[in-house]
Amino acid sequence: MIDLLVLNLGSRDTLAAEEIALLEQIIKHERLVLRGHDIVSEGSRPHESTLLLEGIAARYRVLEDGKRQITALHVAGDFIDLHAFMLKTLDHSVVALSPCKVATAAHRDLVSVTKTHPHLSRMLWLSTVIDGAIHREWIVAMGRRSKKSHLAHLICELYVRLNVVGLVQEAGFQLDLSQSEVADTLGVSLVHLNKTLQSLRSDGLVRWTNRVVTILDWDRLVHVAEFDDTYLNLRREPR
Amino acid sequence: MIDLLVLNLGSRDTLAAEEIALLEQIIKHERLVLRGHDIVSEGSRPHESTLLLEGIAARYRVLEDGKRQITALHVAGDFIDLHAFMLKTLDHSVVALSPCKVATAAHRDLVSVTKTHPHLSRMLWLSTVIDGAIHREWIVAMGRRSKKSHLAHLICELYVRLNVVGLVQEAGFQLDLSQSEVADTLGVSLVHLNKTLQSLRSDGLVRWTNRVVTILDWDRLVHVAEFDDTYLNLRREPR
DNA sequence: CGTAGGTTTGAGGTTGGTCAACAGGTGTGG
DNA sequence: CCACACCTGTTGACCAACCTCAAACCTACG
Repeated sequence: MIDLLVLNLGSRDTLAAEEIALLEQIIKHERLVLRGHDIVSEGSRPHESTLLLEGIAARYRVLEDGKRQITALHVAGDFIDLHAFMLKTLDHSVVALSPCKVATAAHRDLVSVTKTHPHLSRMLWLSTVIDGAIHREWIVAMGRRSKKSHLAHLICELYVRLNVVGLVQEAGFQLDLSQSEVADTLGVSLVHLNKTLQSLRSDGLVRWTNRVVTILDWDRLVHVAEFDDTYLNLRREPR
Repeated sequence: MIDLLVLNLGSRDTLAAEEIALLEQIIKHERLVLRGHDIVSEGSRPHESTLLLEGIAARYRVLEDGKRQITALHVAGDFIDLHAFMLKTLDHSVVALSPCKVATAAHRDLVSVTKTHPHLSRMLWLSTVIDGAIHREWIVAMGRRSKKSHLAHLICELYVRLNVVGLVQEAGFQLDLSQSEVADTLGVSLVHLNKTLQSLRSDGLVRWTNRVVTILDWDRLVHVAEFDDTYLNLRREPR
């Protein structure tokens, strides 16, 4: 069940068999969430953290005027609200963008992990800290990149993150986001997102149809995006 | 020396005397960094994490075309690169925006904290996770707020954060940022930032001269910013 | 066959960027 | 003491990026 989480953490440091067994043990209550439904809700005070087993989900906030901003995308193998283990109150909702299979780890159990398994705790800590690194990269993209470069950057990031958990075939991957959802991710209007995407397409960089993204020219895409995957911390080293 | 860190963490949960003593013990090598100098540098692999004792600092990235984006502001009492304890390689530089007094905690010592003091580790974990919450709030602001609202939001946030560590007098605080640095924080041009600031001033919301910010009408400022301090997690509760 | 969700396109307006100039304050060297 | 450079803040003119509104089109599905 937790194979993708193991791939995820395991690509940053080696996990001991015992640590994997422990994770296996505390992650329970598998359930399905339909597309469009919230997996967790802003303002709630959950007593467990949710792991995404399958599908893609978005953390978002809706402002008073109805505008929505997506602050994070989570793919299979990501803990989507592990930080709530420390924060107690959720500051954003997370919605399923595709049908999602999820499971949870009780905060009580996570506390005992911190007491008995320091290395595993650090790995969990690491995963929240990588989320932070991704946030910073998004801030840079939102503030100082052109929309075209920003979109290219997002595609590069998703390609790499999905590749870690084995969800890339050849140069393509399934991406269950409507253009409107991508627009809410980049913080632009739907109309402008569409035109930006057309521009990437007409440059021959990507194909993006029927929710399948194919990268046609990785090198040029990386160049347009000024993409550097350092922030994803994909080196296996002692943490 | 670590009084402000104690105020910072202590406003989220009660710290035991022993935990404070331990922090006191592992945080060493106080030094001064001049305004404009990097405290830590992108790409480096430090063996210690840096605590900001006095002053204000900015995490930033410079893109190929020379544009700079500030991804985080750190005030006295903040650990500025505690996440590097897990990430190993720094993904951004941090520059002193005022003369800064800093000290460091060796990663070796932090590892042993995770082995012997689970609650204190969770508090440190918490502090990295609050950084993440702030990042998310900034993403929302960059993506979906007007620049005026974004600037108002930044002022509200800094007011609250500085208040935690006792650096607010009446409704005012010292803020050693040039307008150009604020512009790099919001991701706008200097010219536009200046006009946005004028607009807040002429609305009678803030006074901002000589690097001193005074809030003239907190309620209206909060309203313009749609500010809600939940994400700063200022409730003292068991974590 | 009608409806709903998603994509695409165009027109026109607003926000925010760039360039350029000037003002005020500060520190330095002559 | 003055002249000068330099840094920061301020303002105006002009232009590009991006938004909103609106409509058309496409596909899937009951």
